Amino acid sequence: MSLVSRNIRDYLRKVRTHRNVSVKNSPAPDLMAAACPSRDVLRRLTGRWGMLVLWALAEGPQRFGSLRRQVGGISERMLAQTLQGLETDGLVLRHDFGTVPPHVEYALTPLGHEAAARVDALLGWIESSLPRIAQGWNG
Amino acid sequence: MSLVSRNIRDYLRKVRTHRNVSVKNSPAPDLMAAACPSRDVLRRLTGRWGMLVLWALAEGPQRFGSLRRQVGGISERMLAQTLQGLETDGLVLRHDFGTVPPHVEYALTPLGHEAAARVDALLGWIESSLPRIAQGWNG
DNA sequence: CAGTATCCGTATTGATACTG
DNA sequence: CAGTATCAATACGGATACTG
Repeated sequence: MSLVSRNIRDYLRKVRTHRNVSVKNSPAPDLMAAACPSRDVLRRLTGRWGMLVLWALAEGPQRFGSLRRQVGGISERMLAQTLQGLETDGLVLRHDFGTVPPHVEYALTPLGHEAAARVDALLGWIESSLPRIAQGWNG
Repeated sequence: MSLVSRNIRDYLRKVRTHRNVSVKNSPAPDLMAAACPSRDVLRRLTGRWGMLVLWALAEGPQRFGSLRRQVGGISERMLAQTLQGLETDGLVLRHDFGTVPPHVEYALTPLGHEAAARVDALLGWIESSLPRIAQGWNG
């Protein structure tokens, strides 16, 4: 048993006593409601590829192929689908130069940059915290 | 030895030896690599229910039933499964009081609180930005 | 109360082939 | 280059029944 687990009782008591009473006071966020339209946005954003694509675009506009190479493991099909979803929510702008051969660039909208900032914070945390997270996987 | 464990080992070695080569001035994030174990963490966190459960727990420890009522639309099956996933990554602690009838409480670990802070930022943004996002849905 | 076991339909995804 | 179309495999998730 890990050190954390041994102290679980103490830990739970500490957290409980520090719990503010706002649980009952403040109404449950809309996202907690099963029918909230935010759920759709959440799913398009947090699908298997959404946040990774947004993360990649945070560095600057990119073409389809470049994006596909940067996001490891994504198929053409899923990249196209993911980009369309992000476009639906106004996070990504698609610009077709109309040339032959095709040249299409994807860029974050101002709204997309706002989202990307939050995504950056989360993905960056996961990455930098992986050693600590992985510690629990073996013991 | 599990496949995951082997991946972790490889991953940690790569990190130690600074194997990754950056394309631009900022290095390509490891999460962009298809084989990065962070991808597993990301998927457990950004599954359909992960972030919502984390969000709910951010307010304080809760029992299984309470959690289920707060997160609208989640089934017992998926709540149990989601909580186990979050436990795997050391974000959530499960404490079974061992009583009859059963009394089990779930709480965020310190690591979970760090994650929840990022999740809060993202979900909160989605919620508050929904009006602007929805504007693009019609015109 | 807090789950687990099983069944089964659906959604998501990958592979492959094809197009302008 | 930047996609789309189609099919097949699988992962996901809900409903129901059951347990200590």
